[in-house]
Amino acid sequence: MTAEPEPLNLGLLLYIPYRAMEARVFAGLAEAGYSDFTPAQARVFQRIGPGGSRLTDLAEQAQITKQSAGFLVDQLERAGYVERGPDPTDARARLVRIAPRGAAAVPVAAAIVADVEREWAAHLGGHRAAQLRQILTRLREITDRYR
Amino acid sequence: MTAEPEPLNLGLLLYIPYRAMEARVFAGLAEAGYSDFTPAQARVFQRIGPGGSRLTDLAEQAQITKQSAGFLVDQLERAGYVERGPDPTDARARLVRIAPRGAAAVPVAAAIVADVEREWAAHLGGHRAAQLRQILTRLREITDRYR
DNA sequence: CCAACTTAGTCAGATAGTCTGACGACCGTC
DNA sequence: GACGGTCGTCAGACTATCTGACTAAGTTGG
Repeated sequence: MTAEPEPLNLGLLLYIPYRAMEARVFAGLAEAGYSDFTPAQARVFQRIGPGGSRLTDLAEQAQITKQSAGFLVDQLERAGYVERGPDPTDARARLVRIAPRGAAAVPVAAAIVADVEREWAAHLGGHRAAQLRQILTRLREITDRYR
Repeated sequence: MTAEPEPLNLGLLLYIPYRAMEARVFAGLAEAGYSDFTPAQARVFQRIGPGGSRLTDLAEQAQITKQSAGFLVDQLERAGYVERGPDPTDARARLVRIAPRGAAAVPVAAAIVADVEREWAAHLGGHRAAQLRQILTRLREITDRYR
């Protein structure tokens, strides 16, 4: 770090486009009326399974504490993106499910992601864009603890 | 995610290895005695130029406000990683420079980054690792506002 | 069948990192 | 030499996160 002009470290090289993608998605969501949505909330929201998920599972997958997850789910619930219900299989647990307003936001975000990926492919060329995805998928095998 | 099994979005695919790299670097720095060093501080520290940098420049490059940058530089200064001095060319400004303890941490971090990159190259193969760097460097052209 | 352990979630309190807005000091220009 | 812009700080607020202690409910072994 600190000043080499050219051989930038790979961590930073990964971070720069990630940030750009994130910024685009949140800007687009805000424009579409979903402005009360923060990156931290999104990291939890993304992990909610089709039939709902338990708070503890969400916390583990997002690598945050139960307390943090509970706090973020509170906010998402207040904003109408998710709802909580009882878990029929375990009276201690409650299931966090995506609410209608949350479900409506998903395709909006997906469309923005697709747009950005198209832009990147246009700059890199389709071949390199595909290589990038393929290499990152392999890299994930040794860098992702969850799934 | 929300449920697609395979075509994970590129943003997340970039984020996963970035996080892994970051975690490794901070774990290694802590082990080497640099435990009072946070990711947010690092994002500012990385941008300090060889002859020192102005707070305003650091804030802009790191995409945070001057206030946040000032706060983080305060912490870095207290921990002995950086020092502040006057800017001879502008009496309003002060230059943030890397202090000896900060300079000592740089090669430690660089060595960890190099280790992780070697591991990644071993998993991907040297050819793909080189392609990854090359593609990300091109991608940076359209995703990095600063430099 | 109940005591002991485990698991799900909450509450209270603390810390880090960030923001907006207001401000004083200083710069360069006209 | 007064004025508009820049450099950095202060005050106050908010978001996101943590640790530790707690309640309630399920699980298991004697």
